[in-house]
Amino acid sequence: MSDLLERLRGRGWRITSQRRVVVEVLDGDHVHLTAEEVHSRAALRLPEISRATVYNTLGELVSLGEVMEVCTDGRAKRYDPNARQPHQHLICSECGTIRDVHPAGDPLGDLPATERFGFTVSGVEVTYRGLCPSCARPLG
Amino acid sequence: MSDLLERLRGRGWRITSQRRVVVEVLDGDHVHLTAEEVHSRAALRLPEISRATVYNTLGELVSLGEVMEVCTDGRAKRYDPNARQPHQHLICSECGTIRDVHPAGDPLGDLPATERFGFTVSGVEVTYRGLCPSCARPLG
DNA sequence: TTAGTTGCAAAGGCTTTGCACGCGC
DNA sequence: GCGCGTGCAAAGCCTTTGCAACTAA
Repeated sequence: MSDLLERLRGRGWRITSQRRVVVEVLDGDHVHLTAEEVHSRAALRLPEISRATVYNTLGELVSLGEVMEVCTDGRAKRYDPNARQPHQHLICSECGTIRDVHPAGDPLGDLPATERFGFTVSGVEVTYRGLCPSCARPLG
Repeated sequence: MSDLLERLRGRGWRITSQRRVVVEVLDGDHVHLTAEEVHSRAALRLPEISRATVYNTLGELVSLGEVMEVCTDGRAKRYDPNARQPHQHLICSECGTIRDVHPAGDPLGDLPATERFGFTVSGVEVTYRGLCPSCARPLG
């Protein structure tokens, strides 16, 4: 993840303690935090960090292609640091847990030219829905 | 679409003018309106219809499986009346246009058991991103 | 009749904005 | 020192809620 900070510096980012902490909070696999969650975790290390800065930083990471926005059913967007590796999501309809899963093939290839209607197709998002093992297990 | 009203009546829905108008506004292919858009179009025919009623009605149509919620990048959810026929979406990153497209195969089959992590997988959403013909065309 | 629906207005959650101060380079 | 980045607080957008009045069946 320090690779990420280096890349960002190379792109002209000014490295501040706030940005460093946000990037650190996002580190890891299967991380899909809301902006609010990023803020509260960042605040553990940097108590005065503001929500506005967290939103700004997340927005910049997204437009630089370093982080992906994930729209689940819920209200708040989630932020996925695993943007540089193609993957898909498996979401539990009951508890909202999100797991990264990896494609068997290239889903882009599944859209035949006759179904492209002249669009230049550049990406695809795939979200599987179901029940996680805990939620599928009968109660009691 | 009157089929839909009949089905709803059969499920115990009380048919009011507000619900009828919302259902009529949603009729058609490639319809992906926001709640606000549904409200303003409904208000053309029924000026006193309230936003709350539109939200209630859309929510009920979604939980009955007659309409699908679509989360695009933007803030507001969109409502797709084409819920009973499996399909996917092709979205223009520039202007936000959404088209329905139809799968070549069954995308559910693309997730091997080894990538299911014990989840009971019941559905999948596929969203292609790209540029529509108008937005891909160079300016001037 | 009467339980389900509606409209209104207020509240709520998430996100963006404006501006003065602070700090990386 | 310059200019970008930050914090604060207010505003904004989208959606939900509480409740009295209304109406389809």
